[in-house]
Amino acid sequence: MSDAALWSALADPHRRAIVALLLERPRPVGEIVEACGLSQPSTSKHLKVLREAGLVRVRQDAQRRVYALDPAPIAALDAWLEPYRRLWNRSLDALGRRLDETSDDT
Amino acid sequence: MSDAALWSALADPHRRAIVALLLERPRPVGEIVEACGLSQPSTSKHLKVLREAGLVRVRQDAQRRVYALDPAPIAALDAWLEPYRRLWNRSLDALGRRLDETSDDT
DNA sequence: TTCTTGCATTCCTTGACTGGAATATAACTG
DNA sequence: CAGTTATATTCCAGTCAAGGAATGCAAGAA
Repeated sequence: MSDAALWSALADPHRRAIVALLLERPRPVGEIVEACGLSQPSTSKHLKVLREAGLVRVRQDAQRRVYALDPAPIAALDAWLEPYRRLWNRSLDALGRRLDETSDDT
Repeated sequence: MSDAALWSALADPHRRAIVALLLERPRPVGEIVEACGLSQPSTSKHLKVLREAGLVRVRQDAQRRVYALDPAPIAALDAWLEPYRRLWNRSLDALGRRLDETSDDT
């Protein structure tokens, strides 16, 4: 659940695809394998990385394992993003002011 | 500026540290080298990755190159995060409801 | 218990990334 | 122009992650 694990988990495009799949609804491994076009072992390894980063949780259903998103780490990302978002808003403000000034020329 | 470049640029902890440094203020390479404790070449390579991901911009000042954050890619990350943030809010709501119900027991 | 299904783990190979040392380059200085 | 400063690039290991094939393992079915 460390920050580093979170970032490196999401750095991989296949894992981001899995996360997006799980955003729609929880799914068993088989569905994920089919959807992302990787081999089953490879998919299982990605799921392990996501699990260890705290991004997904597993529930056992007979022989199947149903994976679901855990929303908590998202909050961590959001918190990381916060100061940058402030920077972004400031620059939007600056752009707005510049546009206002420019509009005086017309 | 692709999504993939953005994620893999931020996947590295040194690069996140550089980004955090530049959040405070723009800095020349020398300062960044000193602050993150890497060799100058290694730092320059990280800066190149950040540049190619669109996260930073360079301004030349005599022999120095002053790097600054470009706030635009932050918006992309924020957009990516949006649907997950909604999920997170839903789960907070659910938690709130459960706590409300539990409070009836007292 | 034996067979099958669904998933995890191990082994191995390959390709990508990282860091430092050495080197190149561009801009200022005298 | 020669020298110096600030940064980028190249070269070269060492490390690590990713993918497939083969294998292991647990849970149900017969």
